[in-house]
Amino acid sequence: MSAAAGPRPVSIFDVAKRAGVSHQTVSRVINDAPQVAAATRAKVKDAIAELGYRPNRSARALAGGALKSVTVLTTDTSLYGTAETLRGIEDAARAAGFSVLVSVMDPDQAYSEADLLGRLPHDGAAAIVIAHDETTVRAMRALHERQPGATVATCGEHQEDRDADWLISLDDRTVAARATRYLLDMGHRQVHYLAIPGTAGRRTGWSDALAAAGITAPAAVESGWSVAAAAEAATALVADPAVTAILCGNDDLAFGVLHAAHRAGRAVPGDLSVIGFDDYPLAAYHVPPLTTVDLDFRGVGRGAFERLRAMLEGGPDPRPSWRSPELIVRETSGPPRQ
Amino acid sequence: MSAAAGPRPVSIFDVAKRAGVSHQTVSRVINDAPQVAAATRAKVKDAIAELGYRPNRSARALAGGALKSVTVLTTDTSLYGTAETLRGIEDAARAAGFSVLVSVMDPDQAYSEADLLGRLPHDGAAAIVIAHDETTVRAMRALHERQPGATVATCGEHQEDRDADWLISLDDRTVAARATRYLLDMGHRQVHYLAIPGTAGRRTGWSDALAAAGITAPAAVESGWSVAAAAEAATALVADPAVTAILCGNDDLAFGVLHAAHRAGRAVPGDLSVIGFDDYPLAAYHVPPLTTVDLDFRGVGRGAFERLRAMLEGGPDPRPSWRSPELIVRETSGPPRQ
DNA sequence: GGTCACGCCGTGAGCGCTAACATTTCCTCG
DNA sequence: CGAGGAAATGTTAGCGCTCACGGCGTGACC
Repeated sequence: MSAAAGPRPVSIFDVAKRAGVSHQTVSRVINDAPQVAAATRAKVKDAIAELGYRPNRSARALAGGALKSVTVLTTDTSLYGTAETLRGIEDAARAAGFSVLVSVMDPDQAYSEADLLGRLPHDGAAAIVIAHDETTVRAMRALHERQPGATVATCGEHQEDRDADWLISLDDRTVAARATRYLLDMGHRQVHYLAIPGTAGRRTGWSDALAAAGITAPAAVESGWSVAAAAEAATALVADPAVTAILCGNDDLAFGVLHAAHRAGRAVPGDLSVIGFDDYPLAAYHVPPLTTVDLDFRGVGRGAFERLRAMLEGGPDPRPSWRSPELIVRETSGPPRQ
Repeated sequence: MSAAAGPRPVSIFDVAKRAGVSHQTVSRVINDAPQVAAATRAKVKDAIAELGYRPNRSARALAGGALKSVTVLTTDTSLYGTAETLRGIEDAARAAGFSVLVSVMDPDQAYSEADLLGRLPHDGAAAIVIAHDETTVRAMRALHERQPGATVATCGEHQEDRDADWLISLDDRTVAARATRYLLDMGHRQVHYLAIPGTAGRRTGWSDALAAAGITAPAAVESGWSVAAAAEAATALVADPAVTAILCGNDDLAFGVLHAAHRAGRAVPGDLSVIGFDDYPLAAYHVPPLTTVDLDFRGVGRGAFERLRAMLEGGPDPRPSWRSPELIVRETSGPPRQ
């Protein structure tokens, strides 16, 4: 929407008149169509430059041209994982000439299908859902059901969809099991889990590993997303001298636990081993540096976009190009003291 | 773009036929126009629901309806300040029924005006620039020059634009001076500054305060945006026993300094006081908790959107509704030891 | 009973662009 | 040198919607 005044923006016809050609020729030039004589092309380009013409995306979309836009649906763009995934999508989208629409949903609201679809610019529009919680997982499902071809979701947490070709996800389950196993191998008798809301993969990996070692998993401790919530949720756990190892749903929670442990006077990693998830940039520089899991969110965002694009344009399915999750052992984990 | 197959999406005409009215009446219903009989309205709404009709935004935009979209231009959506500002814009935009387009720019690239404008969906489109570095500041200027009415920029760093009505910004200069003054009042003889690239306000506030106290400011130490870069950039500073207080361009840098100080065996705040900027959620839970400055990015994002909307719709200029920057003293700052 | 007003609804045009087809131009070759 | 054909350009229609009108019916009022 143009503000207040300003003359009508220049259209393809203005350019055509200026260059002395038909509007269709101008269209061909701006779309790099082959069949245009070099001299004509130059004339048109000059006219475009002189007039400061810029194509109108709405008109283009309407006329049936390749729309080239993706809508990203998610709940919280300021969470590290989400922000990085978004970044990956944006990078890839920009490189491919797509524009990115971001639509943020309220994690506490139940959306109807209409609400969801209303967020897309038109029926059948391409979308990517960054799904970390119930709301987004539901959205991902609904969207996929409604428009099977044009939807891709990232980091979905539900096992049953894991292998679906429209879902891109990091295998946090296996690496959670690995992290748990690592703690067990260090000599810990039990590993506790501080859970972020709604992430099944990590939780399952943790209990799998415990089960494989013949250990009955304790109840996971539920936390909110924030550092504050984690510090709060972990106070009891941290105060219990029998607890020697805590796996956390992400690095924020790990920082919260570290904080709580410090308050409770428990030494890390002497009294307590703490492992996070996500490898925030800060993790390596925390005092002490945090043992965590590297998760290539940006790569997965790129991957999601590439997959979407392949679906859209019918190209071959691109090969996954992101790093596998990996445990990074730093200084908040070690053998139990005794 | 619709994927592969699928029948033509349902249009306003399909709904009209189904409801036995004209397309224009349908248009009136979906736009909540007043002059429609209740019975007709109900019929149309039923038809819409049965057919699963959803208006096409491109067509709407093209036909001259209120477009209701904002493009946000910025460099790095995963930086805390940027992410929060974006979040604020999104919240406000969603509430007003606007959709949000995000366009990420490369901080190391010089963009031509054409490049910049090409990121907007059409000529004269509304845009907000989140400007933290040179690239975005330049973009903000260029955009404002080209379409004075429809551009608002957030957190611009250049003094001369500070009072422009199209620029929303937090007064980090004054609070930087306050933080510096606070350190001086604690007894520090000198305050050093570790700078993020391109932020004039904080740097100026710092040197102002020093000058006001009759102290010659040392050269600011330049750092990159990352914790790693900060830790690296601060090594010499931290190793110098004469340095007792460091003000940092943001919390990431402060964490880097803290890390470097720890490595160098200097106690905080005993040997060294460190102050950050931004008040990351983590700052309060760091060990020790970080003294920093609360900056209401989310509020400023909201404010930027409201201002833009007022410009667009000609409403009254909304009153600023964000918190003023405030120094939050925690445990990384105190009097020098001796 | 005619006029006017008003509430409700329909018709036509056109936003800026692209797809499909029609037409012209120009070169090639027998 | 004229036919044939490809290359280059023009013409027309229409995407889905909104805007500006115009038309029709009902009721009020003189």
